[in-house]
Amino acid sequence: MLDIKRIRENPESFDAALKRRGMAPQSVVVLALDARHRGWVSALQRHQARRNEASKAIGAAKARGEDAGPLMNEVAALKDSIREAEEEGRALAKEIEDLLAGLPNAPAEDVPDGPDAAGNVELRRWGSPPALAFKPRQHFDLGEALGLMDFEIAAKLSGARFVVLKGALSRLERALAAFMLDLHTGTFGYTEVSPPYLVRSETAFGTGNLPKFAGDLFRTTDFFWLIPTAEMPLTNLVREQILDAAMLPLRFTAHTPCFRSEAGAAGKDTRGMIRQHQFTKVELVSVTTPETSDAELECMTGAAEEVLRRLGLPYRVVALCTGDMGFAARKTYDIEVWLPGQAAFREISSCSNCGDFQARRMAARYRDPASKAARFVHTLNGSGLAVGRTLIAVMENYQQADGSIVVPAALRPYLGGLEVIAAAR
RNA sequence: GGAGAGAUGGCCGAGUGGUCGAAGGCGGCGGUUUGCUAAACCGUUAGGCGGGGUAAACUCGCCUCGAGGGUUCGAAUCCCUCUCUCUCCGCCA
Repeated sequence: MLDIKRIRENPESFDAALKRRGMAPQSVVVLALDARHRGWVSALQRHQARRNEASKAIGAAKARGEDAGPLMNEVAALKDSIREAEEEGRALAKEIEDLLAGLPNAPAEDVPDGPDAAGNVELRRWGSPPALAFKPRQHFDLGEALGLMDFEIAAKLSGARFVVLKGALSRLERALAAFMLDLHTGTFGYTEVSPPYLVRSETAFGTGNLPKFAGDLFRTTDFFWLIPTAEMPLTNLVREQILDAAMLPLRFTAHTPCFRSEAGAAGKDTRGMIRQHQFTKVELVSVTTPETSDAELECMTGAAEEVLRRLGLPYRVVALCTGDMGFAARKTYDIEVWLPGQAAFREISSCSNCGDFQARRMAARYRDPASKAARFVHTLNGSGLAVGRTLIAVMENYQQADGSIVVPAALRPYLGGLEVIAAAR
């Protein structure tokens, strides 16, 4: 949610930010509504001040046993004006709120401009694709050949975009998650959290998924939302609070299932595990002061990268351009892992600084020791990493000519020392 | 599923029609005392919106005691609806 005060003070930069997102200017509309709203509010306050004053006088007069009749009539007459100003003011406030709730965060200044993913800027690469003396296969071919990845039975159970893993692949998935959690909690100062997977609308609003992106989410019959990412519960851990500045930064990590309806992704990545209705992810969330959030984003991205380094998976880091960034983000780095089977880099993590955009929606603040004022915190989130996609990356990068998969050294302790995943017999 | 209780400031917790944005405590902040720390004592301390003022200090008005509506000249306090939380019983991983 953007700050109406800042829009009022600087409508040009508000419109400029929208333009960078490829959207039409809105300041004229917003400010017109705002002016009408403030007109009603000030009228309301005038009437209320008079009512309060007169009511006190009535109390005083009655206490002295005097006649308060004329004053009482005057206050009674004010009621209609008060009611009208309240109704008009509230209607306009809601209109403004609804409008602002649907507008995306303003991009940070150093975010490259661009219409879509083509405008993203590669920042760095790590590692090099494995030298394979054979034509690399895609993960679904490998998995099915191993007899450990079954899309057909998954379709019978649940339909398209689901998978059943078995045996060593299932264990590999669990190992990856445990490895990631251990790294983030042990090395990077994150606190492991086991959050709810069903949340209320207010929670989904807080992170910016509602009201605009309800179509991407699954919902239960009694109106819980299934989390599309642990960002949702983890970020909302600080909602409606005034935090002690000394507690910051707060760093949370969680391994959770994620549920996405992928409503707008018909026809994309229809084969395999790349795009599923359900997958698991180890999420990173930081809550910081405004002064430290930029540095925190670098730190968080570094933590996600470290997972890939330790697994020996080649990747690149990309700065998303204005046209490719998510709704709540002011700056985002995507980490893309190399998939030999596709001969392409594919997104495996997305790390974003949301500034105070989510904090405003959640009413999450901290007490600034210098000014003693309650200020909105900054929130960041990143995948550290998407477990399903990491599993794919391990399979494709560590595949051998016979279709078996070498287990990266870092994971072997989590797999009881297993070195190679071979066909189940 | 059945029965009951409750929602007040950063936290705990008083407050059943007027001077209550709200006692008291905790916590925080400032100070006194102290060789230092602790303790004690004194003072201070809600958020939001809008106006004045130099973006500061300061100051004025309005709103907010879960949300919405009602009664009343006047509501934290009375009435209605909703939401949420908790306790007990039942069932259950």
